[in-house]
Amino acid sequence: MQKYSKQTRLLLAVDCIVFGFDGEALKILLIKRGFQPEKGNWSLMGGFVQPDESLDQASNRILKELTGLEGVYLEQLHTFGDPQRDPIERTVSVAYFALIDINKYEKQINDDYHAEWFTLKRTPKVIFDQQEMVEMAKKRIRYKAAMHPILFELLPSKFTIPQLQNLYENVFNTSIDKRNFSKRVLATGLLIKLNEKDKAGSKRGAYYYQLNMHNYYSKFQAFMNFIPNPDSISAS
Amino acid sequence: MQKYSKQTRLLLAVDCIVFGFDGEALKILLIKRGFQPEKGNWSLMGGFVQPDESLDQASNRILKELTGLEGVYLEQLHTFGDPQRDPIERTVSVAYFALIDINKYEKQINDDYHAEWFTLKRTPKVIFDQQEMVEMAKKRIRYKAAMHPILFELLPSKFTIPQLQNLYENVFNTSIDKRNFSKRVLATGLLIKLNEKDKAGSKRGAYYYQLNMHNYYSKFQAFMNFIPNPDSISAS
DNA sequence: TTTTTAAGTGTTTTTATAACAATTAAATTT
DNA sequence: AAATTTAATTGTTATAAAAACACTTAAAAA
Repeated sequence: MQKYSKQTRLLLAVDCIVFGFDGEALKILLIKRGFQPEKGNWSLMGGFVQPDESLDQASNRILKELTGLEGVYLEQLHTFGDPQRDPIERTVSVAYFALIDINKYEKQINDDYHAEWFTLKRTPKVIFDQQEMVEMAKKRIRYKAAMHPILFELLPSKFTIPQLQNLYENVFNTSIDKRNFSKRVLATGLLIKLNEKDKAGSKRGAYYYQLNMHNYYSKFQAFMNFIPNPDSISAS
Repeated sequence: MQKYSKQTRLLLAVDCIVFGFDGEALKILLIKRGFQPEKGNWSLMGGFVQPDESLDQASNRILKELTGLEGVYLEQLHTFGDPQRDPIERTVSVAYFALIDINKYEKQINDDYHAEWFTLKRTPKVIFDQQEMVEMAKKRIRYKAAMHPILFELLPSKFTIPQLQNLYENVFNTSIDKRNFSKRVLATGLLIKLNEKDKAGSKRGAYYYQLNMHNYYSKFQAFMNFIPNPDSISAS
């Protein structure tokens, strides 16, 4: 037996929702689609899965081709398979989401590709069923961040506690008491204090911290769950 | 433009991990595969996605065709796309997991199809990468059940609190104080006490409860998280 | 009538979370 | 040089949730 005869084959694509945080708001990265249909319209990073690559390989390749990003946090989100989702031909799409340090990659992205960051509240229309993918990714990132330390992926390797708090407040659309926040985040043992200050945010300056990578991996599974009144934490 | 020319098409399948609970242990349902390759070996419920159906439709259809089950809890788990996962031809598989009331469907399954229940600790070898799917499904069910009331799907519509506790203790491989358990589970407002007892488990008998479906949906997103020392709660 | 078995229930202790305000470092202004 | 401004840093108290703990009760069986 060589093939499963009588079965219909179809196209398989990968779409990536790329999240970044600029200190002000959570953003996603969109590109202008380069081919028909919907050529020139805003789209997630996407492309077809090639015969010799796995889904993870495909998503990493596409992310690199379209943004120059490599080695970033990338996680499979959900697979979208409505028969009518692509008007040209049936295409099932495996959606991934990525979390990146927006500062590290911004220049590279803008120079080499026609990509742009949009705040989640002011996202333009995206093609096909991609709005649904974005909504699901937003839910997933909140859901996961409530228990796992994934949001550090959005910050530079050196960051301050006020920056971290600001990120959490943004993602969960809430405000957190800073005394309680720093107590809890320091209690995880995940942060190493550096003898260096970030002077950009204030006159006094705030100490930089970096992740204790050993504790990071060992504590990844159960980090903390300390969001008082989340806008919504819901399952994907 | 009619088609995406130059792209390779591939086969898309769906595999379902079906969980059941018999009061003793958590079990999964396997069938003897009916076609080559691996014909006659134990397999998850699987089949190819047809041209006119969505992934959810495909998984529901396959579950019904192979087990007679309909209208059960079914959730997309993860998509597996290693190029070599099927030796005959590249086939990407979207895995789903289902939670069913084992008593309700047992007879039907055994009579009509060659399906069999296996405890998670004594599962036979399954084909391809299905062991990986099962492992991921086990993790996911624990992860989700720690915060959402999905385990009720594994019980009959009338159940006792000792039965419920037994289920939680099984899924999380831990033991829970029965006073604390009943306090917390009753405090959710999800249970309605019936004027009827289950006499099977003890001389005294235990009161039956049923789900308050109104509260069930409204409380689904944040149920409780009360597993003292879970064997492991980890993200998929 | 006694025994056996599991169901059902309350209180105390401990821990975690939430609420709350004063002090400090460092630049800027006067 | 002193005063002002701004955000960072830090600790205690109050409240709520979780954990620990043991006796009573219903009903069948002996």
